[in-house]
Amino acid sequence: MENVELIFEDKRYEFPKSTKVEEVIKVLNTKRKKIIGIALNGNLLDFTNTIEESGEVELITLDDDRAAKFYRHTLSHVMAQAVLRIFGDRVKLGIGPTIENGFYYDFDIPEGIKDEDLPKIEQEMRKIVKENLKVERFELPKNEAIKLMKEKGQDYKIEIIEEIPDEKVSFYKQGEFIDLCRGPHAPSTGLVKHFKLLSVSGAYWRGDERNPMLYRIYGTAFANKEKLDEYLKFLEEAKKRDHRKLGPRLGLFFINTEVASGMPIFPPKGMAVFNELMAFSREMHKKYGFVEVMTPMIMNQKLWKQSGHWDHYKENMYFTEKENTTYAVKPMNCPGHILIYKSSTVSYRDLPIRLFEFGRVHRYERSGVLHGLLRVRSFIQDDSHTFCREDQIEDEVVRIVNLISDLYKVFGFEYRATLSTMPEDHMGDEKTWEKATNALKNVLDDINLQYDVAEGEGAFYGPKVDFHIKDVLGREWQCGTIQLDFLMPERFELTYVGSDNQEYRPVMIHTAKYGSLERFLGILIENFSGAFPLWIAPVQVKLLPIADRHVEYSKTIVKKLEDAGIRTEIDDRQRKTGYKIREAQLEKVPYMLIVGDREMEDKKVAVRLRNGKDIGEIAVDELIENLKKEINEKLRNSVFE
RNA sequence: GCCAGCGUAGCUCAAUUGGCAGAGCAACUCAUUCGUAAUGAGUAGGUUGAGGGUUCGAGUCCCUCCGCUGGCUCCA
Repeated sequence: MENVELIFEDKRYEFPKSTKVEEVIKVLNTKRKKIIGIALNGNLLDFTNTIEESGEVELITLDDDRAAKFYRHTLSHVMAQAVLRIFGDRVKLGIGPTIENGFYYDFDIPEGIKDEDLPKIEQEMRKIVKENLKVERFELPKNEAIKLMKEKGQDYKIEIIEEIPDEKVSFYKQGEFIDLCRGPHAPSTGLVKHFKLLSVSGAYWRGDERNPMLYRIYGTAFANKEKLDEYLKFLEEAKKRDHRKLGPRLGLFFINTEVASGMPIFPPKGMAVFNELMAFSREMHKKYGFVEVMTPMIMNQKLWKQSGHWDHYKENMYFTEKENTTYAVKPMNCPGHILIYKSSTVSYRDLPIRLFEFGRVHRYERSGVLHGLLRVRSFIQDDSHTFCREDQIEDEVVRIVNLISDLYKVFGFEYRATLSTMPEDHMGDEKTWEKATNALKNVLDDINLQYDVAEGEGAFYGPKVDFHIKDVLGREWQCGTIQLDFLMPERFELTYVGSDNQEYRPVMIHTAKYGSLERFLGILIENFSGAFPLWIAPVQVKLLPIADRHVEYSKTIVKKLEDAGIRTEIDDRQRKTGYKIREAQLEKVPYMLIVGDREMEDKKVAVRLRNGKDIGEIAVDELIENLKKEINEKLRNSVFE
C-alpha cells in the first residue's frame, strides 16, 4: 500500500495513504487541547478528511485564527439543526457559509422567522452544543445524493448538487442533522460554545430577485468568551462612530427625508470640510495635468440616447419635461465632456486631453439601499475624462492610479482594488471588451497593483478598476474608479487628426478619485470619528475666554488667526470654563485656546488639545506658525504631540 | 423594490392589562464672572410619522401609506 510522508514540527511520520486526519492527530499530538483540525501544505482539513498527499502539517487549535473557518461553519449547521427542530421538516435549507466575523444560514420557512424567534433558536443551539454531537462525514454518488435530498424534501440542495461537477458529493452529519457540505467542520458540536445570533433578514435564493426570498439568520462566533464580548463591544462602539449619528450632531450634514431622501444638505461646517476636500482634489488634478471644466445639470434626452444611457441606464435617471421636450438630469458627466471634446478639431498633438469636473450627478436608487452619505441619490464626483490614443492608455491609467494613491495616502486610507469585467447589460462587442479588459489588466500587472476580479461588474460602456475603502463596521464602499471606454467615442464619432492627416478614433478613460465626495466624507467621519485632521476640521481653533474681561483680548487673537487663514470661533458665553471645554471637545475642535488673567498678562494663550492634553502657554505667533505647518503639510496628528 | 424590525419635544429616552403625554440635555429669561469634560433658578417646547378603523376611551390594538435601521438586489 502507498504511504504518505508528513512533516510535523521537524519530525517525519509515515502513514498509509487515505488515513483519516483524526487518526493522524492521535499520533502527532501528545498534550495539546482543543484541536479543531489541521493544515496540510496550507490546506485546511478537519477530523473527517483523509490524508491524500505528503507534506508539512500544522495542528490548528481553537484559538488559531484559521479555526474560525471550522467552528463557524459547524455553528451554521448547529443553527440549521435548531431551526429544523423548532420549525419541523417543512423548512427547506438554502446555503449556510462562514463570513468575516461569523456565519449565516438561509431558510425557506412558510410562516417566516421573526426577531423574537432568535432567543428560542439560540437556546436550542446551546442544547445541541451541550449534546456534544460528533460531526461525521460521508460521500455519495450524485444520483444517490439527490435521492437522499428528495426524501428530505430539500429542493434547494438538489439544485446545488446538480451543479457540482464532481462524481461524488460530501455530506456532514451531527446527530439527526444531515447537510450537503464541503466542510471543514469542528470535530464535535461541543467545541463551539461562544456565539450569538445577530439578526434576521431577507435574502433572495442565489442572490436573484426573481427567485423566492429566503429568511437569513446572521450569527457571530469566536474561540472564547472574551473575544466574543470584545466583538460585541466593537459593534456597540462602531455605532457611536456612525457618520449618520455623528455628522448631523457635528453640523456637517443632514438629510430631510420627508422632502428629499438620499439628498444630503450641507450647513456651513459641512461645507467647510467639503471645500477643503475639493481644494485638495483640485490641486492634485492640476498637478497631474487635468484642466477643470463645468457642464449643465440638465440636458436634452437625445444626448443620453446617443451616449447609450437611455438604453442601459434609464432606470437610474431622473427626467423632466418642458415645451414638449424631455430632458435628463445628468447621472454622469461623460456626455458633457464629450461635447467639449467635439467643440474643436483635435490634433494628435493635443492628446491626451484631460478634462476634470466637480460634477453634481443625480441617480435614482431604490429606497431600500440608501445609507446616510454612503449611498445617496445626489452627489458630487471629482470626475474626469481622459481622451487619448490607444498607445497612451497605459501611461494615462498609471497617472490616475498615482493620483488616487497620492490622494488616499494623505488620509491614511487602505484600499482594495478590483477589476470589473463585462456585465450582462452592455454596449459593444466582446472583442472590444476583451481588448479593453486586457489593457487594464496589463497596466495593473505592470505596476504591481494587487486586485481581485469582479466578473460582470463593469460599467455598461467598459471594464473598470475600482478602489474600495472600509467604513467603521468593515463594510466596503467603492470610491475611486478608472473605466476604460472604446465605445462612447464610437457612438459620438469622436476623432482626432493623426500625423498622416487621417482621422482616428480616440479612447476615453472615465475616472473618479474620491469617487463621490459625499461618500468620501462619510467614510472620513467614521474613520476619524469626527475628529478630523486640522486641515479639514470645520472649526480649527476655538477661543475660550474665562471671564468677560478676557473677551476683548481673545477677539484680537481670533482676528490674528483668521488673518492667517485659520478657521476660528470664540465661545464668549457666560459659562464656566469646564463647560466650554466640554462642549468644544464634544465638537472635536482640534485646538482650544484658554485665555485668562495669566495669558493676558503674558500676551500668550493656553493650548489644550481635543484629546485632553494640556500643552501650556504659547505665544500667538508661535502657535500660528505651528498650526500653519500642520495645515499645509496636511498632518494627521497635532504638531504638539 | 423585497424580507424583518423600528417611528413619542431639537437630541436621548419614560408612560401598569387600552384610562389626564412625562424626564434629562439643548433652547429662551434671570442671577452668577467662574482656570482645563456639565453653576443655579425659572420659562417655553407635542395633532405621539400621516391617514383610516375597533372602543365609552388609543402613544398602546387592527389596516393603508410615508420614513428610518439591518440585510437582499443594485451601485460612486
